[in-house]
Amino acid sequence: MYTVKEIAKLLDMSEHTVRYYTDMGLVPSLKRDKNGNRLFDEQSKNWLIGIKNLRGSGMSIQAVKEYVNLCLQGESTLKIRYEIILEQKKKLEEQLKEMNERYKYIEHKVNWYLDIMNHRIPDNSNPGTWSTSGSESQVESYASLGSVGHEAL
Amino acid sequence: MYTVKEIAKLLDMSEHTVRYYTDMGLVPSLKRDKNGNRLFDEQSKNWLIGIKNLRGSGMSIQAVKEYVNLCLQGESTLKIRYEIILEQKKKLEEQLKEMNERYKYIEHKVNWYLDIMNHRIPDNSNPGTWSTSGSESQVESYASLGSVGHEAL
DNA sequence: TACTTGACTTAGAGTTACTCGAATGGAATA
DNA sequence: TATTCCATTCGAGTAACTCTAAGTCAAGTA
Repeated sequence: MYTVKEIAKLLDMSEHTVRYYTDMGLVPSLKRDKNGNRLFDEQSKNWLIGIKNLRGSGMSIQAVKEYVNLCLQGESTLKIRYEIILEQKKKLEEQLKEMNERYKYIEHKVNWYLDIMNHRIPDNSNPGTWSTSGSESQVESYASLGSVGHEAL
Repeated sequence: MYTVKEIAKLLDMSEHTVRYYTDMGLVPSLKRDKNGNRLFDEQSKNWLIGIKNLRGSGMSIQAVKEYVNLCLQGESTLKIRYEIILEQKKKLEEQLKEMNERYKYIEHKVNWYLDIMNHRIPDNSNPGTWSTSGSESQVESYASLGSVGHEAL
């Protein structure tokens, strides 16, 4: 049995959020002690883990709640729940793809700064080199080196 | 030169968001036509791409704004900007790690549903098998198959 | 020429998911 | 008993959209 504080620390989320989720009815197995304090057993912990993962993959609170309710309705909802999870998997794959794009962008930036600070490539690093969507180094070289002035930006 | 609608489509963001970002002053190079309509040139497009990537890696609007302002101040701010970007890279790496965890969780779920629906493993799939933090299949087998009843959840 | 359509504008309200703070109250310790 | 420590609820605040209303402007059509 965990208190709010303990479960929050264990699952690395804020106590506020834990209370919020329980208040939203996302943890059907939640228990209380005689003073009304929330108590999480293994089941409640597992619900919270699931909620955290579904939220983190982009599901809204409302959607999570609906999923939880489907779970409580038993095996008649298996197929629809499977489809929900499958859909979520697809979204997650999409997000991972975007994340990787972002990572490449940031990596590119880091290298750009390193080059500049080492006095290599002091300005025009051939505009249009960044991926398919145009180079931000074009902007950067302009913005950061101020060769033209702020008005023209 | 792109209109709001065009740039929004091109960068896959809502027109609302594009306007919101420009209103927040995140695109210093923004132009307007004689009627006050926003016009995005390559520079503005590149700013937007940068903003999108920084936001997507967890930077707040305010933080992005501060970064943009640092850019406009020229090369005297190179070092601090480099540190900001480096910090953002670290955050992204953290996010990617979490994403992968989530993906494993969802994959596990998908397989769990497939197993159940194929009438393999109809109920107790050995509680405690999910990663280090306990098995949600424990909850699921309980919740979805309703062998005990909803009250006990 | 008048009318309609459509894309754009601003201002402001609404939404989601937290996030915080104040007021309250039981339980353990000095 | 007083203080401290948790935990509680409730309501307000915040960030980042998201949407709606009301209005402007230019182009196309009857």
